[in-house]
Amino acid sequence: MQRPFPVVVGLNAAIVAVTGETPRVLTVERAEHALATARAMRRGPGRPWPALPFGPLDPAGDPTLERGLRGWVRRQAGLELGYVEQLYTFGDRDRESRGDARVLSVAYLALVRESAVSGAGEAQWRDVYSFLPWEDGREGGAEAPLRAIRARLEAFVAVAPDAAQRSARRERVDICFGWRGAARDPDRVLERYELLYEAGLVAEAHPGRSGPEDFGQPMAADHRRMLATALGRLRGKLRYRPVVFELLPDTFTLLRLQQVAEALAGARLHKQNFRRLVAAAGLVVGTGQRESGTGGRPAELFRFRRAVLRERRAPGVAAAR
Amino acid sequence: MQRPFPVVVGLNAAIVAVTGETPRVLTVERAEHALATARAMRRGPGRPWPALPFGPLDPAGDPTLERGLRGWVRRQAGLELGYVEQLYTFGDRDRESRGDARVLSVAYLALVRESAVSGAGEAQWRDVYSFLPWEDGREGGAEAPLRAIRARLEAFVAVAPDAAQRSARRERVDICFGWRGAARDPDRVLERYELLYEAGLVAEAHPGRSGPEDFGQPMAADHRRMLATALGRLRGKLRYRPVVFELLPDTFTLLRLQQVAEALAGARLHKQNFRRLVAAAGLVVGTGQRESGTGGRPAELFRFRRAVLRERRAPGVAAAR
DNA sequence: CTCATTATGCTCTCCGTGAGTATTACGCGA
DNA sequence: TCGCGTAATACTCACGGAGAGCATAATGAG
Repeated sequence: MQRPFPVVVGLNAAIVAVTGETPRVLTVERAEHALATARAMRRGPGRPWPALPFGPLDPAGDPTLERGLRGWVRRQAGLELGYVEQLYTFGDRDRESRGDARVLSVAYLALVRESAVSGAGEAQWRDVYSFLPWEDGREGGAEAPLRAIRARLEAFVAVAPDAAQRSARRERVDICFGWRGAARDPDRVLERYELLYEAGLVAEAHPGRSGPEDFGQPMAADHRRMLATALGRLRGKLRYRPVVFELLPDTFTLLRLQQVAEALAGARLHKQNFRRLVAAAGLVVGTGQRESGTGGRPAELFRFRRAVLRERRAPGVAAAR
Repeated sequence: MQRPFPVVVGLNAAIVAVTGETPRVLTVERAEHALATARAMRRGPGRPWPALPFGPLDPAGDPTLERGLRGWVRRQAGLELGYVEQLYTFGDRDRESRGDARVLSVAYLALVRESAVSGAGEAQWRDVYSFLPWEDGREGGAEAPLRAIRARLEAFVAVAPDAAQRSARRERVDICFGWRGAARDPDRVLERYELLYEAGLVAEAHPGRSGPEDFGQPMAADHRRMLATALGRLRGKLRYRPVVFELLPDTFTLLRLQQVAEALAGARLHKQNFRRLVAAAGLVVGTGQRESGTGGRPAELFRFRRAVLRERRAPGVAAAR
């Protein structure tokens, strides 16, 4: 049975690296592809909104979705992806304004090491938290946006049509952001973004008008939703799979390891406990070599200990707070 | 840019319920749809292999993938789905033997209550562990298959072309199944199935020949892979989201709650600790009512306590062993 | 009335986690 | 060369959750 309405499949990638203490994501300025849409091309006052790199699936050529993804990332950005994980398939009808085809986007999370962050052609590495500023709870950088968000969300609760919906919104707001005594879950990045979207507090939610106060740098189409999905998944996975090491060079100091974990978790971790945890879990082995010139006592260089995969069911790193 | 090669999108569902102490999945005998493939129709000696229910996405009609799924499940099986969660998108080229189109399948996990298990039209509720017998570690039911699997996998390790690949296979086998001192992770259902597939120990891996000893009831196409994905995800989610209650009626005894958790985890849990954990986490509240006629002291009926969503970041149930 | 069966209460021991204090080893500038 | 800033590393301590066991209460069946 031939469909009258064709389906086009896009492969999107949130390609993440950590440089210094900031998590970065690879973005492109222009949507050059067949998948480019009016929305993806949308401009703010000045520049077009950045987009996650994406390319179309070649239904006849690409043997697997993942190999299709790796292929065009290699060709376009000259980047060889290491760790790749499928995130989610986005298929809402109104998410792309193409009248002539249904667009499905399969979003992936990819991790690359800091060393690969340099020449990426026209692509740019941007701070993940410039798109999701409320997610970085390290230096109180999220406090100002969170105060403002709270005020706006209070209003969102207040304008609910009836009491039942009001209390439902209240619950949702509190649980998402951990307000009024609720426990804040750092992994619920997507839920928070979607709440802001529904409350009209991100620019993507009202593409025509410019909102009075929108939070975070917008992205093309629903790419910021994908980025939120990626960050949430990454934070969760950090805890039970040794994915941090995909972002680190072969040898590293414990401080560096902690910095990368903190950058992704968006929170400061207790130093001594972090080290004890990492050591006790057998995640790393010392190399005997030391790093110098950091302005303090030289740190030992460590290396990921693969044998931990045998010993632990869930070898992760972000448990220590 | 119009693709020369059309893409067809299928929506698959692993619809899971727990009756008594067995987890069940809804299966259909025949692939009646446009998506039906030679492989899906494949027969063993007698009947065709059961399949997960699936239906095509209507690219022009269905506003979202999930609503498309709910729609055809309602129409075909007369079943109104409650909890639905996207699992994974399968898109390998060779997974469906259609020469005229590329088939993408978006697989979903859906949970329904025991009460809904009855009239499902031509569909049948089958024991999940009949497809994945090595995953049920409750009454030693998995012991016999696991012994046999172990012997076959030892051979798989031995026939590796060189020493490096041999030790890589050895590592993988040990980690997957928790052998030779490795820690067995109950959530890695998919990894175990895929290992068996690669080792040629499931019928789907060699559709022509009939294997000397294949493990578990096969399913059409790659549906058993989807089921493994579903079970793994469900086991993981049990631990940090209150999904068990999607499978239970409004009120239930603690024994019933534990049985459902055990059925999905495929393991026995310590009774007193389970109850203490559930109580301490504030997951349930007593109703004051009691159940009788069970042949012992009557148990109190409990109800899910929604307020736990505020209080706990990760309210789950399967921590107690 | 007794026994099998199930629910439920209580205890006790580890160990992981959160948090703090103290000590060691560098580079650098006065 | 001495002192100070910076960072790494070593210990200690309290607390709560998880694992395991024993004891007791409330039913129905015979």
